Amino acid sequence: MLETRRSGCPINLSLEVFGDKWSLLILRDMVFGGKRHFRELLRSEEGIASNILADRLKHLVELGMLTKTDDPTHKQKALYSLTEMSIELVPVFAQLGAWGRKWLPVTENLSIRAELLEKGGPALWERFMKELRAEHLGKGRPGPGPSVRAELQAAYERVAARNGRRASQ
Amino acid sequence: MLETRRSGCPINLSLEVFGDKWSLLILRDMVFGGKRHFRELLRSEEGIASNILADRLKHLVELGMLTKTDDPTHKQKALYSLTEMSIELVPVFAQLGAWGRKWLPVTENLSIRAELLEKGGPALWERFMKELRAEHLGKGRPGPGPSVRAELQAAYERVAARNGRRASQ
DNA sequence: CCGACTGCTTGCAATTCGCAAGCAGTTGTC
DNA sequence: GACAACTGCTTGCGAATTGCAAGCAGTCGG
Repeated sequence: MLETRRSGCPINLSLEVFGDKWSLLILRDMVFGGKRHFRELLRSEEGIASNILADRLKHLVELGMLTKTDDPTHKQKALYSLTEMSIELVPVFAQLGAWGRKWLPVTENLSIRAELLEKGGPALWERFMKELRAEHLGKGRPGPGPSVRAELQAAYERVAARNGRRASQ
Repeated sequence: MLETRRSGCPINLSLEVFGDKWSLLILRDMVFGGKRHFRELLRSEEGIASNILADRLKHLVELGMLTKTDDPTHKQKALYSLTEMSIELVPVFAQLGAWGRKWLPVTENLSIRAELLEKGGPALWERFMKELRAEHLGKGRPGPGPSVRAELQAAYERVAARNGRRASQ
């Protein structure tokens, strides 16, 4: 996990940050799943191993993609927060989700969020980012109306119920 | 390189396609560098090893991201072409490049293309994709005026000349 | 006081990576 | 027609990474 800095190309440098099979999934679970604790993240859809999760979290904190603080409600709990750097990945997630939805064998349950994000366009992405800033950085108001994540979650629940919850979370 | 299909989530499935350190760089060199032969791709900015390149090309062909044909001008040359699936990664590249340019220590030489792509917006991306279709799929006309890739390349040349070519290609 | 939960850590085997060298066939040049 | 340069790979091999299972010290709620 040493920083190689193979070249100064933006695509390459981005890949050196999250060009592995797990980092982006962790961020996905934090952004879209609202997960902020180690054990929550451990219960990912894909089943990440605890040593890999610990390693990636450490790495992401070092890179400035996450911050780690004590959870005031529990002396042993660590609270992970997004930073502006990772919040601004929302448009990347949106494009990636749209591409995956079009070309790969996604399940309906797990792609409904990507569909809504795609259809909402940049305006929705901005609303969502604003919410994440309020939640993770304590900056600004989350904006009026129901939260974007709650809407995405509700849509997922509807589809999952209709499909008999063949795929969880 | 076995297909695990850990979950039907579009982000996860996308990562299973190019969630490694090299696949996306190969595609970048084909899309933005116009490279189509093995030995061209071997001379990447980051220095990919020949066995890794061979493995990734094979994998990308199997997944439908590339096609491989004989180059009529040389009996030994293989010609790699983008498919519609990989051409539609252009918006992903654009968002990823924009994010990397903002948050990572990119060099000016290698990020000028990302800057132009970002400023051009979806309209430019569409023009570029149309060109790639004409070039790689033989479908449709490339559209009037100078090619997007030539414009990006020219911008790179200007910056590289001004900077005394401290970083190559 | 006890069982469940907290964020990890440790071993260990299996896979993957990355470097260097090499190889059979093809092409252009003199 | 000899020869060097180039074609897309392949092979070995040591090093790094991954993934699984188990465990651990401290904490919390009942």
